[in-house]
Amino acid sequence: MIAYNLLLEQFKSLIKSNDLKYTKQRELIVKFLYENDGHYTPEEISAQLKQQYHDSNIGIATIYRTLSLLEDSGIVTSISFGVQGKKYEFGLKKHHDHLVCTSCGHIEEFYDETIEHQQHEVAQKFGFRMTGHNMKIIGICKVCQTKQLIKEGE
Amino acid sequence: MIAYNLLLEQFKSLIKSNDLKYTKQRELIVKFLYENDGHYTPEEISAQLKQQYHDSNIGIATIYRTLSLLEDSGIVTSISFGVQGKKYEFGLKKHHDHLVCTSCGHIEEFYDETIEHQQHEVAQKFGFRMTGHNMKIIGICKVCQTKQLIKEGE
DNA sequence: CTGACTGCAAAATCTTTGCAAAGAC
DNA sequence: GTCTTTGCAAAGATTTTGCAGTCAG
Repeated sequence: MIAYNLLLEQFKSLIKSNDLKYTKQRELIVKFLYENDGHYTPEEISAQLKQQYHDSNIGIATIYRTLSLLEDSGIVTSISFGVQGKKYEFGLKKHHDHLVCTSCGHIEEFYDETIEHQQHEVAQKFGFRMTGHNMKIIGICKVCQTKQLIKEGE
Repeated sequence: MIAYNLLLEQFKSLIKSNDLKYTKQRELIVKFLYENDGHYTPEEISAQLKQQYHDSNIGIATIYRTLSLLEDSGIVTSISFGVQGKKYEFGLKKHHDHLVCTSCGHIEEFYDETIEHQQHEVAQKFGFRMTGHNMKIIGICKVCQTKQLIKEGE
């Protein structure tokens, strides 16, 4: 995983090369996603930041604007949940896909070389210039399966 | 592909077994998706139905309620586009995944045995009870690639 | 200084809900 | 007749936008 000071460098040079400004808000959002491994909604990020830095007051619009900026540059990535919005995670780690538990919302990450390879094959077959993909395996996680068994046993 | 009269049977028995009612609106929505191969937003379905049957006046809420009903029963399936909503398609056909063109919005369907198999492997590896998956390959379709080349040549 | 960024609130988008009237069985 | 469904409009939820003030470079 990239070190935080290197990440900051990368972020700053991204900022400079696009005539953007380096602000406290933007840094805090990057930092939060860097330090907190996981998947968060904009609301969650906003709430966490409010809690951690209750002197600074980051508007929700800024969160959205910044996430969008960061996503364009690849620093964060998102998974979509339809009407239930998007969740964001730190993007500068090894590419992976997601297993999503419909019972508890838990998200597990995985990487499968065979699937990755096969996706390229498919894109090629259809003449698509593939720019990305997203894949979610939906199901019930181990923990929730166990819980259900316990409930049934009661 | 299932024949329309068989589909209607299946739909009616679904309706009965859940103490629901068989209505004109519901039939028209099922019929539309059956007859029109493709992927539609609720708005698009609403607009098309208004055009085809301008005597009947199906409210948008009914479209949403019906699609949701139909999705639960597997008669239709959806692909999500984040904030930009969902698109629905007739669901009683061979399972497949999607290639989505970000330039023109065109959706291509594909089925890849290797990927399907590998998804089960992954779920198993993580102890997930897999209930479904969704996968989109994002890219630029053949047609749009050609268009871009032409533009550049101008 | 200048132009980008921010917070706020208002707007926009997509979807759901409440309710009285209409319709299925 | 009873209970579900419908259409309408209003409400919700999430995200975006407009704007005046603030801040980075």
